[in-house]
Amino acid sequence: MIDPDSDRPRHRQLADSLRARIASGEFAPGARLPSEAYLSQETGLHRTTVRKAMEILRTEGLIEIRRPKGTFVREQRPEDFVEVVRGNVVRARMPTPEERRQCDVSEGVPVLEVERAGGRVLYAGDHTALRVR
Amino acid sequence: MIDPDSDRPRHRQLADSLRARIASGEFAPGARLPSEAYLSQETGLHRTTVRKAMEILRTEGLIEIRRPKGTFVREQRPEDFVEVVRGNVVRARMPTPEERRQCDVSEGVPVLEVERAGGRVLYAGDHTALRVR
DNA sequence: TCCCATTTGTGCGTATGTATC
DNA sequence: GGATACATACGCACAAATGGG
Repeated sequence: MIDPDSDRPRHRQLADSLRARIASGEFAPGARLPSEAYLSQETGLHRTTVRKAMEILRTEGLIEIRRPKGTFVREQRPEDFVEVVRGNVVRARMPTPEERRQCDVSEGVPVLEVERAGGRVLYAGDHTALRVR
Repeated sequence: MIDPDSDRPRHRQLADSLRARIASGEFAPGARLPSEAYLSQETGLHRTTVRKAMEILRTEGLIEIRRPKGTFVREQRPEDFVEVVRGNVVRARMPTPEERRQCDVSEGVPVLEVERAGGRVLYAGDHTALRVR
């Protein structure tokens, strides 16, 4: 599965492989991924290399880490719809750590920033959709 | 600056410090941050610890790494405005690696997904704003 | 209460590769 | 070629949180 001689770094190869297995449904939403130690042994890669692969998937919003329970495929939270109206401006960006706490999103999850007449409001990107009224 | 005895991990403390210095303008957009080796020496932290701090700022979209030139404060690309109309649905999420290439955004940058009658379109989150018509 | 196994988090050590100037 | 600076990847040790016996 992992080719040490490839030009592609091993942690990226592993991330690719896990991403594909998540997409295929082999690891369904809510399922636990194999532990770092297991993956390390299975692949022959160092644990730090495995961790880098996990880090990639985390910043892609695919997985969620619950220490020390394990690493899980992110479940879709039910989607909230928020209405935006004429003149509103919408941007997507990564939140600061403080904004992360405010919106209650985990690391690697973007936010929607809506600029209204009254000011700016942030919405968690992982379970919010804006609908243009 | 860095307190080894703090409960807060050292790489997070360093990330906090650098984030504040970027926000204050000490490191302006386009400016180069001190090298990993320099920060390592200055703070007494191991280089891998410094790298973790950099990684945090990178996933927050604050910095951009140009190897081997150095690490730079991200410049705001000029903003494109895209109009969305009644019935459109907008979401923010992290792109897959392939979508990253399509939208030409670096790692850690979210995308805006607009669902229209004709289908879905992605926009780079780092220089696109949606305006409600 | 306590100990232990599991699992992720932090942090330092060390070596080598790669791209740019 | 050398110096610089980030990238990859191995190693090691211990901390912290959770759960089971």
